[in-house]
Amino acid sequence: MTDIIKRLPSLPSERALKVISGRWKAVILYHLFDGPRRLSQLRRLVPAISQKVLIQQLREMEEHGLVHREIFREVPPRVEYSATALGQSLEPVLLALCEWGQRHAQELGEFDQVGDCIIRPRQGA
Amino acid sequence: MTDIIKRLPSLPSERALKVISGRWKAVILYHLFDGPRRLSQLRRLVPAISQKVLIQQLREMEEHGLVHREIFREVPPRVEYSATALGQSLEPVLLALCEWGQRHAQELGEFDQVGDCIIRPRQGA
DNA sequence: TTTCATACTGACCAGTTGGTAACCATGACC
DNA sequence: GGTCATGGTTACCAACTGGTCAGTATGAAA
Repeated sequence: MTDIIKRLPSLPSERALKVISGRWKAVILYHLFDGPRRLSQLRRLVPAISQKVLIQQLREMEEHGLVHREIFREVPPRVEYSATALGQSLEPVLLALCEWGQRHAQELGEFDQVGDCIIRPRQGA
Repeated sequence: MTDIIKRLPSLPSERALKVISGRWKAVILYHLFDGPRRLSQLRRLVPAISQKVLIQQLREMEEHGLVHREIFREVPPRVEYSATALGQSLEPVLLALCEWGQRHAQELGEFDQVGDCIIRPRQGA
């Protein structure tokens, strides 16, 4: 069970969907786009997600080359997660998805039920 | 159980992902982008998918406003599935996903394992 | 020695998804 | 009455996903 990487779909669009899909991946990525984050920070930023699942999602993204994991041997231990260049390159794709999601909500008369696309937390406010 | 529509995620990007994700939705949509298709045609175009799942995916997309289903009361019966305007509006999004999927494959040294993005079947050839 | 923070891991479980295989209804045609 | 094509449905099942909850390891600090 060392290689958890299951062959990704050969159709590029399906491959992309497989890599991006995951209950919390978009949210986590949005936070990582803003800079490296520790596990404990992410837990605070996304309180709804359990620790196990958070790590699960991060590890999958690491496997798929979207996220870099760096361990600092301090005490208490520090682990930083950051978006790789490949991960960063997902930002416009996620934006496209977000905009389409808004259009979709609009055309189904549920526009009030969705948020906006700029959910990247600003450092200051 | 009349309304099968389960509330979609309120985060637009997740909403989009939920609507697009589905083992065969991208493939089916690509075929529908080219024009209306009968169920039997789609079965022939995507032989790997079983009839039950094909209908399942089509119905979900119908619910989500991506696909229109029209019944012609002939004998034998004819049913045509076509992409709605909302469905058509997914084309650039799927293209973005496809291009990113290729980049992803490339950076992971698996470029030979993915196809290209122009999988829309041409009428002629 | 107990406690604390950090970052995990493992057992277990329920819901969703995709899949197979079989069956149903209609009406033409022989 | 069979047979065919079309466009379904149904029962059943296995795998995957996300979820809870409890446990582990390290080393400093009290």
